[in-house]
Amino acid sequence: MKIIVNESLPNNEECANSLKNVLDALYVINGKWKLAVILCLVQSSKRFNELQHEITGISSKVLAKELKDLELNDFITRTVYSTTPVNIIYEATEYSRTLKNVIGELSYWGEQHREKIKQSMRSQSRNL
Amino acid sequence: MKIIVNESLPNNEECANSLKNVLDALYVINGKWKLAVILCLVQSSKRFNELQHEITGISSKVLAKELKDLELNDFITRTVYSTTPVNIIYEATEYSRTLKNVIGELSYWGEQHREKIKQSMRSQSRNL
DNA sequence: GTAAGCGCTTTCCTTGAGGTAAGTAATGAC
DNA sequence: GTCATTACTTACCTCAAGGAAAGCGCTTAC
Repeated sequence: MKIIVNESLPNNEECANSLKNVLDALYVINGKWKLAVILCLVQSSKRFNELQHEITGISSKVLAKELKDLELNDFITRTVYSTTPVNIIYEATEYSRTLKNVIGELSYWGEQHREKIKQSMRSQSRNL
Repeated sequence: MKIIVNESLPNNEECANSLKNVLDALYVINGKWKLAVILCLVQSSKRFNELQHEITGISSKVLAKELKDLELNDFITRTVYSTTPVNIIYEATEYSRTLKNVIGELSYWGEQHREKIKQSMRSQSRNL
């Protein structure tokens, strides 16, 4: 008979591995703009200036850097159409859609958390 | 008859809200050490020095700051036992366990992503 | 008395993310 | 010729996260 102790408490090694995975994931999607760019391109493919207009506040330098980075990580593709003038289209890849669950969970938790913060601010102001 | 267009493509507003939630969530759990501290305390309650020994590389200054921050955000509690010498125990709260799904998804995706990166590095070296 | 342990704080420094603004090569419009 | 547009690049700056190392108040051990 196997006795399961601490079912919900992973051991040290599992935990360290999990942490490593989580930090890897965070490293990739981190930064002020990465997810904004991805979400924007998941909605529809766009050109550089279209992105810059839709993502308010991003500078061309930062956008260019983010796009390079996202292309390297296979989240988006950059296609040059040799029309005149040349047309450059950025598209979200299928791979970027694997983030769906991650984004879903983060969004859900973030919403709950904001509600909680609001609640605790309300109860604090009652105590003033 | 309702025609569902772009079932998997949220509209702009939904998308912006979702992004806001995600960024809120990321803001809270971000940084090099926060999740390490939480995971460490979820395994078992610990004292300051125990934490510093288990989380290799963290400095006392940073650990103190993270602990304060996590306490403010209700992820951990700090309890002072007035024994001699005084005993200070940090514990993970129930609320910190609401991160379970988030951490789970991030860990799962991070692992998949690392596998993918390894694969693509292997196929690159074959092409050299 | 001095050393060591605990739970931090303080000071100083480095690094990197990101912001601002200007520039640039290619093209087309007027 | 000059101006605008597109898709960037370059140079410079700021600011916050985090690292290194020392100190501090307290207590027990030798």
